[in-house]
Amino acid sequence: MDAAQAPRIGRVFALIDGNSFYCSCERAFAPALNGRPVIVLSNNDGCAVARTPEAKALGIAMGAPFFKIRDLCRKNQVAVFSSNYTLYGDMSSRMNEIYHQFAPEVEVYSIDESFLDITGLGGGSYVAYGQQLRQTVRTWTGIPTCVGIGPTKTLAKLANRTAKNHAELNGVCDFSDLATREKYLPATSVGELWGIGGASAAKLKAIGVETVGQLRALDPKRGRQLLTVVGERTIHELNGIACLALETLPVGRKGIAVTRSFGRPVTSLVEMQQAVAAYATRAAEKLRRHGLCAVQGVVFMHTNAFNGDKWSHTSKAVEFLEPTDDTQELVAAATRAAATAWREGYRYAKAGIMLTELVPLTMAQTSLLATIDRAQRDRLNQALDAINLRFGRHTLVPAAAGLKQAWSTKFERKSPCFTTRWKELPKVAA
DNA sequence: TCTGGGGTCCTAGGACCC
DNA sequence: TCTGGGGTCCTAGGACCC
Repeated sequence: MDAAQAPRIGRVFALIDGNSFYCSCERAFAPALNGRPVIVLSNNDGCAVARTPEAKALGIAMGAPFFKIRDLCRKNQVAVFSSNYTLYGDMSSRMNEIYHQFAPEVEVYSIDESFLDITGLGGGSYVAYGQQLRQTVRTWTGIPTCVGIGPTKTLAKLANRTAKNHAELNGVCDFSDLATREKYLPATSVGELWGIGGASAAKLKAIGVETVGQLRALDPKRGRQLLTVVGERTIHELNGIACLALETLPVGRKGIAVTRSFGRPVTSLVEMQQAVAAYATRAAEKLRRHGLCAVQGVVFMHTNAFNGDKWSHTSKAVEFLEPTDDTQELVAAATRAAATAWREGYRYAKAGIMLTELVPLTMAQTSLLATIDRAQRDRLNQALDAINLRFGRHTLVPAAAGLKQAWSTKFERKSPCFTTRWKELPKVAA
């Protein structure tokens, strides 16, 4: 481990996250939904990916396919939304702005979770500080949160989970406090731990380790044998030895993927090429936003794995003579690859492009054989990005992506972009 | 006939996360 | 009829090199 990355000792971390985050974003602009069950669906309105406690109480599982719970939702007046990532992303950045007022260092871990270094803050009571943070977020954004506190990130994460599961904690749990830790931690089941999924929990159970208290007492070397270095680190972190540092700098992306299910089966190559062109367009935007170029990737397509359709999964690699972030070049390569991977006579349900080898723009080597005028392409792409930023993502699109896009992913229950589009600002009557 | 040892790189697959 | 998308990290094993 690098000295620069080595965790500093004696830190206190807080993990704050939004409760049923996507649902809470929807409720923030529809207060009538408070107290009512709400769920948010995945892309293509496929399955439930966020549920309020009222929805969980109805038995709606994480990942439940919507068509299987549609009747249940109707009977119980569940408010059902398509994903509105523009809204959730904007709410997320508002929350992180608040976190920066409460802590000098913030790691944005996911769209709804951030780690804060709160060492020495709060004037002696971390619980009070956590409550103050929650109240501020609630007042300024409308999003309810929970806060977990601990001397390692694993303990902070577990404290956060504990705060969610025990109403008497009122949303804040501090595992830097030994009494609190010993009250809640030992009996917690290992499956609740960050980094312990179903497979690892089964391996632990096989050697008689089912609770966090038991895992904590396991020899770290044994943990490594069983669960690789991840298991070893978890044991150390449970014992208060920090192995994971706060990661406040953006890390270099290793890959960029744009993959989507279709709103209805695609059975013609023309439509498949349109879809892949649209995904390549989006991938090029992502590359430019991160200052990266692609060297190679893969285009894939497959049929529905669930419904008994004839199965086909094909892919075709794409390679570039020199690293590129150019929309036209990516679209051309992707549509060519799609034609190669295409098999006639199948009902395709999904396709995508994955760029697997990336280099920073500044390190991109140019080829002597290249025939493209880079400077001209760069100006064109900059203009494209500027126009789409100002007037909305799909204002200017490559013709290859098609204009009708009858295959496009379903979002039939999407709420407005309340905070990011002038036309969709919420209206208030007084 | 006897046939070493140590290193790197790459890839596929598993597991996990939100 | 209808079942998401986008990531990361780790390990084992093979290819290859000297």
